[in-house]
Amino acid sequence: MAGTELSVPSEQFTKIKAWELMPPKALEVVQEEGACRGREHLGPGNVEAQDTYGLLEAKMLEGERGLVLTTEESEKHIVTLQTVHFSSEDVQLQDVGWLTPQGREGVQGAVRQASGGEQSLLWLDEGSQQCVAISIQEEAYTLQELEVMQLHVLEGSVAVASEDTKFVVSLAESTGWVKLEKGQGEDQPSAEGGFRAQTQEQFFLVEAKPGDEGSDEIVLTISNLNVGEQEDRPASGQGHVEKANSTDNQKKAKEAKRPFCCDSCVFTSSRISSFNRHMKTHSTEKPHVCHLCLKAFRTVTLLRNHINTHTGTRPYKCGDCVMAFVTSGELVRHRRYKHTHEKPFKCSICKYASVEASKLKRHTRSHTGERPFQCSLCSYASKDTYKLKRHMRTHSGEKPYECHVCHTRFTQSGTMKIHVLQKHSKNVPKYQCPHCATIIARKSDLRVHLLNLHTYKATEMKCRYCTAVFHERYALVQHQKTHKNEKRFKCEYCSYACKQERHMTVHIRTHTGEKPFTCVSCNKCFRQKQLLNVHFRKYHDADFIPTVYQCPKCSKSFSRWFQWVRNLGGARLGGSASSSLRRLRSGCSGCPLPRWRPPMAIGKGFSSSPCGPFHWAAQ
DNA sequence: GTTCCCGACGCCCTCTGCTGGCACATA
DNA sequence: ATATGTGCCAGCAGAGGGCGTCGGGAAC
Repeated sequence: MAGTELSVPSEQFTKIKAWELMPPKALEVVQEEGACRGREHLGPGNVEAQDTYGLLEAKMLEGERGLVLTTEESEKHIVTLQTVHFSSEDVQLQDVGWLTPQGREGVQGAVRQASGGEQSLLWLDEGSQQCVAISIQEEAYTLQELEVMQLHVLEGSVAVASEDTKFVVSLAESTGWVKLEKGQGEDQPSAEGGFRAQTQEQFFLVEAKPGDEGSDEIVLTISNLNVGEQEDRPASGQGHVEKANSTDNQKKAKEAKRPFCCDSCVFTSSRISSFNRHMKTHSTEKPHVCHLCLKAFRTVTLLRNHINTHTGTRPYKCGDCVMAFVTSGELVRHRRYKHTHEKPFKCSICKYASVEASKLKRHTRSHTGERPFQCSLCSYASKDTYKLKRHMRTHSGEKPYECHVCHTRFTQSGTMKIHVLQKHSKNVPKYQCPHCATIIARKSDLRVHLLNLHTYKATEMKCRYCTAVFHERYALVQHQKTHKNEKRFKCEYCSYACKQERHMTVHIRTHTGEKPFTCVSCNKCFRQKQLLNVHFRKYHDADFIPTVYQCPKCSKSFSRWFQWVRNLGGARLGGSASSSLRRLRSGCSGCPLPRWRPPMAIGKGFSSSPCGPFHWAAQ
């Protein structure tokens, strides 16, 4: 491609000022190339650029993209093309370096949001009638290397991001001027499909000049060389018929079919009626007022639908149920959901199918893992808006669902429903474990029960009392219960056996003669601490009151409970005190008492349940 | 220009399942 | 007194169903 040098009307210049900021990545590039940052100065007559600079400075609060410019050998400068986010009255830009000599007013209605993937886009507005778009693949270039991927003059309001269109920036060594040369390439639909090009290829001149002396800046100037053609363009703010003068015949034919373009969005239409109707969507005017509630609407159709909500008019009634709808489309959808179960939208990965395309789209995120809705307060991101909204309650503490019985509040309706069902309802469903007698209130807890107790485990679980091993925890627990009343501690010297190890320890002392408990007052030794305590209280404690068991019939007193039992009848019947007790408890016919009652102890004594086992409470 | 039809978006709902704190029983 | 096991329970997120509303293409 051949370069073309043209003279440029200075008043058409859009000036880009070198920026002091240098991104680390760009800096690395510069350092690798052995370059140093040059000190350039603002040139004369840059008042216009100064305004732009100030605006940029205000806007460039984030982003660090830099463009390395070389005006002389070994001298490099940074033009920062930073992401500039405009306020709502401006057109929003993302990942876009933006410059305009007109300032804020020049942007409105002309600059468009664009997506260039990895590219940075520079949009320049010229009086809201044309735009220049430059996309830059890398963060830093020398001017010799700078390859501008796109440069389009936009007629109307939309543009295409094209990777094929290339312009090469070359540096005129003698003057430091940069010239953009027209490259080959054609427009193509954008990745988002939102932009259509109606472009007119033009030449631009980019000049890089040193700034004023003492300044760190250089000025990059981009000039439109085809300014005369702007005269015929329609004013912005109104839809207009596009000129189909593209060199692309295919695109020309396509555009010729859709000559009505909205100036405020990407909408195009082949019919003026559709276009006019669309333009109402941008208007705040709502001329159609409901006579019942004075609410205003943009269109007659919206008003009619609204009035139907007052009157309850739902002309489309379902033939299979009582539901009725305002529109036929709602009825069709309802019938698919409830009656025909027709699901035209089928997932290509699984068997899922849905009535609506949006549901399939939502479902697909469960395969892709896409989570477009990011929480602003934590790292959580959800796959749809409702889950994010529901999640936000975890930050706000909001509990919108209240139990109508106990007024407990809940974050989710389902949680409250379970609460009401299980706390305030009769005939609560229970879940019987299929492997044991356990009944569990919640299905999810039954699952936990099955997982913990009835799941086969590869590692062996040993019984703590014997050598048996199990692979299921429930079987192990059941087995260990069989050891519960077992006298598994057996004396190695005699036939004595007991349930508890501590009992065996005491018993062994009868064989070894060991008496580890010594009275501090008389040095007498005992095998058991309890015996020592009894001895100490009886012989060395002045406050000790001995336990006395008194017969309720004859008031006779005994120092030991089995003497009291024998007195009650055991002696008459013969046998040991324990067998006497068994007879008493069973209400033996020979016993004077119909049923066992706990003895009346004076001082420390018994505590017992009338029907349960005996407990020795005096310790 | 109006109306019908359809797709898209958004909202709300239910069902489901996992998690961890808690209370209680038991060892 | 302490540790451990287990069911109960609320919190929370995943997935999907259902419907109201809006905007645009096309027919009328």
